[in-house]
Amino acid sequence: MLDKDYNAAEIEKKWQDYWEKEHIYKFDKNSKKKIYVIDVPPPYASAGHLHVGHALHYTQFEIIARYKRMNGFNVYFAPCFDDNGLPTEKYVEEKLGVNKNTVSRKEFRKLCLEANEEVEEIYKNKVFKRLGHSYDWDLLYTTIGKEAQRVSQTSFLRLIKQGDCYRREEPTIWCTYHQTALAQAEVEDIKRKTKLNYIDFKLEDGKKINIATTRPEFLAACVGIFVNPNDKRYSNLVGKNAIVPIFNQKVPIMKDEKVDMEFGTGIVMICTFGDNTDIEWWKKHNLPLKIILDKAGKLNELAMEYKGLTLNDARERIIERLRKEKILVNQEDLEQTVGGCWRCNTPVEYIVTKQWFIKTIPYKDELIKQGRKIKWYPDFFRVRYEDWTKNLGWDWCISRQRHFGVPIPAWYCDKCGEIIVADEKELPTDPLEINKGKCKCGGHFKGDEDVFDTWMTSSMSPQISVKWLEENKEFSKRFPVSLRPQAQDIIRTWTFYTILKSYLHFKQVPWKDIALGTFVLDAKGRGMHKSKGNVVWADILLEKFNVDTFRYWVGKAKWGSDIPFKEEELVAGQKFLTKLWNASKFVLMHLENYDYNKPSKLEDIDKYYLLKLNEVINIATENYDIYNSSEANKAVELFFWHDFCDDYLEIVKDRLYNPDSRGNEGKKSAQYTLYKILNGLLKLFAPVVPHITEEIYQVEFAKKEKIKSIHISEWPKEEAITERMLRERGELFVEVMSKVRKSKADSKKSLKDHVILTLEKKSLNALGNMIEDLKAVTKAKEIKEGRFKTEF
RNA sequence: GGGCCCAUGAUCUAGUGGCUAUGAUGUCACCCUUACAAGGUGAAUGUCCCCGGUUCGAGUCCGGGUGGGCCCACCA
Repeated sequence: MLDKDYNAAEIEKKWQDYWEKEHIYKFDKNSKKKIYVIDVPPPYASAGHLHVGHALHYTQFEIIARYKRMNGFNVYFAPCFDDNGLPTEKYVEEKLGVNKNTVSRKEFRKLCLEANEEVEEIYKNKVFKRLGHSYDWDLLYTTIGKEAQRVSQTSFLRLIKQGDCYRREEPTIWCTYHQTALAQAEVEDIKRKTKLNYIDFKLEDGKKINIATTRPEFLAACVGIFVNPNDKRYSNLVGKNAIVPIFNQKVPIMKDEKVDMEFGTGIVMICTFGDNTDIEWWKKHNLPLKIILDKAGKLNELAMEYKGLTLNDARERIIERLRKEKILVNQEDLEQTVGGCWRCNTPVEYIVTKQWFIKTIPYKDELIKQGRKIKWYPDFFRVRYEDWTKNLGWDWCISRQRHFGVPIPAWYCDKCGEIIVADEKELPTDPLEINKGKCKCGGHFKGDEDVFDTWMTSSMSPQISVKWLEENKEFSKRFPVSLRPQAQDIIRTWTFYTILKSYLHFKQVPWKDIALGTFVLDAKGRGMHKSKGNVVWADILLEKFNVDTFRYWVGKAKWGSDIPFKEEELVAGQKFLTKLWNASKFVLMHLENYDYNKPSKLEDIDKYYLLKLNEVINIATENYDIYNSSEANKAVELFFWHDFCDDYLEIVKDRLYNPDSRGNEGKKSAQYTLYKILNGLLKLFAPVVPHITEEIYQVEFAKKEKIKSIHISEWPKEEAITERMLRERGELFVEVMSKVRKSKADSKKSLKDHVILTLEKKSLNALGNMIEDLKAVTKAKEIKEGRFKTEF
């Protein structure tokens, strides 16, 4: 028997402990079942709270894991943490007040590792276990863990071998705050207001031309001037030289189609490097290099008297001087969008440094083809992937000038620059800890001080997760993996890089399916941001609502689209749990003396509800199979609440409470049907609300099915129901029942009040042996033949 | 500037060419019916954003707008 009331906290704890103790979610290496692997997004564990959006998304695919497990798959569901990279560094720097310039890489890494361990333990217990997630914790990996490092470094070595990875001195996107190179994907837009400055340049013959620029601080780095070849105003200028104000270097005037004649004066100066176009023209027209910026974003000696100033300070001082000398002839306000570091919003600069790159540009077309081999849910997100891939302008810069990350296993001769890399057998390795001795030129090999871009590791998450190198014999059984669930905002990074790596290493797609999760907005439909103060934290929410209530809300969220968060909507989940509890209590009460044998004859109305159960099983299964969990759940719930509780339970009450009036077979038929339907419903609900369904299942069904947990029981299957015109007759039954209820409501009668019911002959014939149940549920004293009518 | 998504009663939502548009929340009326009043039975509330087109038939398809959201590019 179930307790009178549903005690969520106690039940959650009880079953979470049980699942862990009994290893319910363990991946079975020796099983013959088909394997289903989920490529779980490694969460950053460094934040103190869990954003409700994350809690939703992680639960969303956890529901899929449960569905697949019940559906006969051997589910490989490895938890993970992304503890490698800038967020951890930032966390440690802020929390402990150290930074990468004041402590050594080794010490710093140690602090990071310690911080990780602490936070991950909290996360594991307070977030994932609390949410009732069904990971196999023995499969845990972290992106800074040994195996992840080994995979990441192995990938690097193999890509060098096959010619897809190279080191080159290149202008690189640079964050002057973090003092590291960035990938194109790490740059985000910043909108800002700035001034467009109209500056006079002298020509050699003493004439003047006027150039508009937003970045006069780069005058010292000016190496050329461009006009549009179709611009008649300036055709006479091409081939001449101009003299840069203040710094007096002579630069050539050239032509290029890309110059916008409408913008400013139609004359552009190019500097090394103020922006992307500068780099393009510098390469295309073979211009000299004048570097005036150091890694911290300060000007160097080429900027002469402005040496040591930041770009902003230099701009002010230079403008001041230009204005004084009347070289600055005009200033206009300008709305501008510039690239900024995605972590700190500092506008990015371009600096020439030696960096490692992985080739992407030559593979653009192939990567689009690979993307089409994957099933996208919803499909339109593939377009976003393809657009990004098409528009890529750079190879992927994978080195970062940071401390905490996977070290780059390479050494460079301090004399001749010779590069050597590690042997695969040595991995994982930290080149700063290994002495590679002398170069043949006599110089010494020095280990690379940089680390990999965090995506270098994350892009191998499917391979790390299924233990590519550790359990290589199993690899082909597990890879390509089944599903990548992820957020839509990292298609250009995580999705793209993972497809790239999988293609470069295996000439395969990394997953069969990719599904984009739900994004949570605030109640007004705006994104949740700490800075806006509208973030809802999951752990705080879980203090107010129990876990199954929260999960019920998650179960209603549609993959790939946004939902506004409204706390009132969680109340629906509470009501649902109460309803499920009470309905189950009722059913179990009436199963007490049930002998579990199928009765010799089932009542037709019982068959009708079994038929409806079949239908709902099919709808749920079909929808779950295409990651449409919200539709699956809505269908199941509608059947449960409306058909099962409101109608069917009312219909069978008479047979259950008064078996003698209709013969005991009628009661047995009802008991059989109740058992079937409730067991089916519990399983259909189990992925979403695992705790309450487990409790009810254990009280009644587990012992009968001899299964340890509902979560490893079999997903319900359709069972053959044969009866002529069953659906039509059942629908007619429900229709008549509703009409009687309406007439009682209209007459302000109670549902228990008796009625004399008149039905047309056609209906009476069709209902046949359902009449007795109709009579009982409508409390009809008698049912007569004639035009439809109710009398009290 | 380009691309993608969305627009359905007060609110959220189903609906991918066919009978009177789905469900939930909220509102109102009635009902303490032996699982549940955190319940039940009913009711009211919709120019399905606008304009045009295709069609026997459009919430659904096409074109054009308007409004919201997201992604990308970009202006020296």
